[in-house]
Amino acid sequence: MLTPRYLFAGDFQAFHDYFCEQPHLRKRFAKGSCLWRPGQPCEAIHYILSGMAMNYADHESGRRKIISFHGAGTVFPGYHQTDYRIELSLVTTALTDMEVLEFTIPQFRAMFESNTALSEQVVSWYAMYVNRLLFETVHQEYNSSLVRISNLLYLLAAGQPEKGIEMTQEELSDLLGLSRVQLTRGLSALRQRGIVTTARGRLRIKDPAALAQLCSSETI
Amino acid sequence: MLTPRYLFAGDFQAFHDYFCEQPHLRKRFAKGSCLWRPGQPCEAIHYILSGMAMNYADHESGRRKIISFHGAGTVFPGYHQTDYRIELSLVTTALTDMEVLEFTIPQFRAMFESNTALSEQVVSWYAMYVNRLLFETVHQEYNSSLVRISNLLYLLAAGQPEKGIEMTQEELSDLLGLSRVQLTRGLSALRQRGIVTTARGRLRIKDPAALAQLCSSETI
DNA sequence: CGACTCATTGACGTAGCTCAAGGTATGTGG
DNA sequence: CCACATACCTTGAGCTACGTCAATGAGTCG
Repeated sequence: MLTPRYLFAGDFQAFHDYFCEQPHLRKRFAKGSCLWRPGQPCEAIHYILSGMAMNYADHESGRRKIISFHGAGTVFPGYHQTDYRIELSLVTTALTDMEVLEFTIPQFRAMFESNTALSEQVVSWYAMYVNRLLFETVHQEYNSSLVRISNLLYLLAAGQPEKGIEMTQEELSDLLGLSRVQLTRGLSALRQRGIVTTARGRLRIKDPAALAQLCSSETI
Repeated sequence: MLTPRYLFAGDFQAFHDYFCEQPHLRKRFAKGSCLWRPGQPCEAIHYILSGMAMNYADHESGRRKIISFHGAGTVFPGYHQTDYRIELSLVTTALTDMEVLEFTIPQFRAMFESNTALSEQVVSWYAMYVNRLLFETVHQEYNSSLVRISNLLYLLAAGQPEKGIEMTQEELSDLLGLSRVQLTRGLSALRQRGIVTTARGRLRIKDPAALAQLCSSETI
């Protein structure tokens, strides 16, 4: 039974060699640059060879919503043909230097139509993405901030709590749609219970079992 | 430029005859029945011949979130292979009597893999669904309740304001994730400005231009 | 060492929730 | 056709979770 994910990586790894053989443009993006121009419809699809990108939207109120992270071995954005209004608000920036294979939509269509395994994987990717969005829309929105925070930390730790979570509190709050202050308050509560320790840009989960207790059942 | 939609209908109409020729089970669902058992992973995919279904989730707090409506000529749920935890919370019920063609996942896979136009349409459907979810996650969540209500009414009217919107206020509030009381307050404000009139189970938009003024730019 | 960015905590305001009470259409059985 | 029940809708009062603003501390880097 699959749980939502915020980081997409490796799900197109099986097509690595295939992608390399097909017509494409090899590209690099420097840390901090945008994978496509904000305010423009997205014209290209990237297979990520290395590095990490972040996908988010800035609301006119000044608040930022982070949707997902995309690492090596995945495709972003998802293949599709039509332009949606909301895409103009979305931004994808490189968190690190990146190497990618860039495909035009017609190039990707040719692959999609001739490679059945690829078309199946595109659909699986969409199902995964929908799942992450549904989790937030039908579930997280109705949880208290502490439960939301616990759910997120549990999912980010993803069964490896000893590794710690290397994100700033601002990123965590933007993933959750909470204010930074409210996130700090929640983390303080978790710290007092001995569940996590916090440091600059890093968070360690000391008591995964107690964290799981605070999560809602949809998360575990 | 496409805006989000809450009602899916007709997007697989072009495959009507094709679906009829392929192996399937013809089924009827009585008004009020569930298209699949709540709490069970979904095992079948339906092409809707007639009637209307509603897809929603009930949160443990007692609040209900309506995700979408699905009418004649569309496929629901989207074709996919893997089970996600969140699906167990989702319910799809028939709002009216329904006639459908039911496909098993292997049956649908066979069609998906042999019919390129169909696989393209499946991806388009997913892009549309993602768009509706993104609109809410990255945009509506940060709007005030009045803007959210205005956006929803604008999108539901979908360019035909004279037709009116035939939904109860409870359904509208469940689509928005607002309380029924808060929705009523928002509608009162719109009524006072002469933008809408309300009646039992129906809402008419008297001044579409003024409504559009209240909407956020992502909506129009 | 100075200038960042990141993290923490307190004070205060408010949007939207719950609870509660009442009003108004629609449907049903006598 | 009326009496009654059952939605559905409206409005007020009070509460609270979370947002904003502000001040301060604590790592990190050139």
